[in-house]
Amino acid sequence: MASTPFSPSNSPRLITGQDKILPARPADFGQIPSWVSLNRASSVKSPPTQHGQVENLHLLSLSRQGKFEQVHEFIKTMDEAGIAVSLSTYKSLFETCGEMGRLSDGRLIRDRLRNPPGFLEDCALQMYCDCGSLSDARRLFDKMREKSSFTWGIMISAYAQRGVLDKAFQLFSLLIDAGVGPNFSVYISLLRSLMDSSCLEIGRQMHCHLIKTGSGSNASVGTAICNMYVKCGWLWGARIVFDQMAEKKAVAWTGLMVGYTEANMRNDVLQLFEKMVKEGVELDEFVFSIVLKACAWLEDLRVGRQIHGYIVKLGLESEVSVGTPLVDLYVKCACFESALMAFQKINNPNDVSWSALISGYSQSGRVEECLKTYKSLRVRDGALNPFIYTSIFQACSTLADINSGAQAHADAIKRGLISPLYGESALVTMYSKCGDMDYASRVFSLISEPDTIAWTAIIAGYAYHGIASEALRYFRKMQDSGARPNGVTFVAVLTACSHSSLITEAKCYLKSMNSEYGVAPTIDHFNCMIDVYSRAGLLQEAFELINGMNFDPDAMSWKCLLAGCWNHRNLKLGRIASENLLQLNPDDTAGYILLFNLCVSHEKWEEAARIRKKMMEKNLRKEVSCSWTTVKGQWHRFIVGDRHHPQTKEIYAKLKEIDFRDSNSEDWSLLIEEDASCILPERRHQLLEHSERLAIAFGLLSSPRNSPVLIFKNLRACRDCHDFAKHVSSVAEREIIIRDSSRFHHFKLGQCSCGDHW
DNA sequence: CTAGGGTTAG
Repeated sequence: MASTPFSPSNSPRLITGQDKILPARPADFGQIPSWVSLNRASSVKSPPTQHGQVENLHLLSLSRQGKFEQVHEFIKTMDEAGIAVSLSTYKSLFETCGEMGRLSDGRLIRDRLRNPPGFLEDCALQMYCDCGSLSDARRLFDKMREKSSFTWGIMISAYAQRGVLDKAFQLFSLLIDAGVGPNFSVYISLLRSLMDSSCLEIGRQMHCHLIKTGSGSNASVGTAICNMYVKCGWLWGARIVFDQMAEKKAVAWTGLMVGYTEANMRNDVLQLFEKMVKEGVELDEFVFSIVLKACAWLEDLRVGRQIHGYIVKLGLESEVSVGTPLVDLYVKCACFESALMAFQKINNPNDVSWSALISGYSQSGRVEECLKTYKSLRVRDGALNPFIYTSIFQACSTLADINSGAQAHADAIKRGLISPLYGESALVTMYSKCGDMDYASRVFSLISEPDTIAWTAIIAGYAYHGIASEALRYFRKMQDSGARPNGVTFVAVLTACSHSSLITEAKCYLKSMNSEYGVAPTIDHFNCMIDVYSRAGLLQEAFELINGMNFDPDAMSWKCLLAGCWNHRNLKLGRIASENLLQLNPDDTAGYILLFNLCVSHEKWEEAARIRKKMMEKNLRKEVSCSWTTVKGQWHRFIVGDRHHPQTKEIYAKLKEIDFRDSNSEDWSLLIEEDASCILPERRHQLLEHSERLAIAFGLLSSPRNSPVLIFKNLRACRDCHDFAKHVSSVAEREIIIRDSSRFHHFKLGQCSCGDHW
């Protein structure tokens, strides 16, 4: 960006017609050369400007620029010249001190005043409160002889806003005793300070008092009472107050809808909205934010689109508070094009709007777009917030892009934009999925009070890496901490067991879920258990569990069994699993390919050919197997037999040098893409050029000897390549980490962390 | 000094 003519380091200069002032930049007091008025003030000989307006104005200008030393100095100059600081200037100075939190400057200015009028004393009081010094405020308050209802209101609100309820209500009763009729704003700020269920009793007393004094019938006070009950979790009371309100504006409806949202009653929100429309209440942009939020949660696209139509009619599309939740609605309903269009209609998108868009990109798998948007926002100095960073960490998890991830992490630290728990858990997951459990656990250890989700993230991380001992250690620590595991935690725990073949432990955890932890097992947990048995080769047990459980098996149940059947070469059960899987999900390529492989391995050529033909007829193709790695932030992607890489020669030379002979190759999945006549063992030579091998060879060539080679793969690693990696880790004495579609494998000295149970 | 409400994340 071009430097502006008034960058702070420049000495003051005159504005000439040649200076370009960027139109997009708002007026900035810092750009007004203050010496213009300063020189004038000091050069004026006699008499000064009529009422000292220029001087008073200059004083304000200095204060708005935060130049308080000059403010004090200039006041002195004015004193010497006999020019008075006007009352309205004092008022503005107090306001500015309050906004900027300049407590000591505010004190200095306040101390100049002798017998200020009441309203100005109120301003000083407000200034002390805004600067956060309730002690200064209270001292002044106690000293004040004439206290108006505003005076009381300022002091009481200050206590109430800061949650100092005892002092707030103490003053409130003094106020009543003093016989000063309190104004509504006092009531409202007191009601607003009652934020949770522990305040319900005092809230009821307030309500009672307001009924007695008759103030409860005021629309704003009524709304505040209603919202107080919502915050205290007494929805029923809120509804009664609401129903009895004579005048119900959109605000009141919105407040109650918030209550229904928090009580997970989204359908009631929509019903309330319908009623509102029928009663002809004038709608505003805020009603739509909460209503659209309900639609998004319900993923109700039909109603959502209707409401969108209404919004267009009312011309509210361009409002941030409407456009932003509209973006989220379409994201949640998987209509990304509509989301983007809604975003483009927003007039002045704020950070919330941007975070809705960025999280939309991330949730819909458009991760590259997600990072691009964040980066452009950053260079344009756009408003970033913790939500945006949380989505970015999530996107980097999906991409397994540790470079962008770590950069964003550093950036978020610098800006103080890591959201407690949300951002922190996302970081744990990000580092886990990028293969770095060391960082993941370090981030986790910095979380001051991990909740269920944070604990689950670290447990799942270790589970995913096949480090069951650590996963289970964290699970025990979680219980010591008092956080309660939920269903997702148990998926992580059981996954840890399945990747380390801890059969007895898994059985135990599954059994104790309900009895010890009060978490009802779902089909997901049973699928984990089926996976435990299947990976361990206990295929009969897995099959019996499928038939014996209280759930109807889903596609995942059969897929776990089928994968186990392939790994342990069980054709009989494999056929059953495949058949059931394809019945539930006829387009699942795994259902064909794994059975195909099984048939070939059992030399059932005709059956294999039939499966292949069926797949062709359905136009189903095996996803192209692909592996990648990063070197110095640069991606290197390989497919089978790839010769596009500039270092192809060296890569193939390295493969030859490694000289690994597949003793008993059994992966024929590639054949599925070939002509039927090609189901021939000779095709096995392609194994030598599987994508992960190319990536490993390249990784060995281009990374320092002491660092592990980290490879990512879109599909599960085949057994031959798994053996290959073990071999390399031993002959090259390098640690190799492969993340396939189901987990991490850490290869060291010829062994894999998965213990060959993958 | 004239009040009350909303939208984004693991």
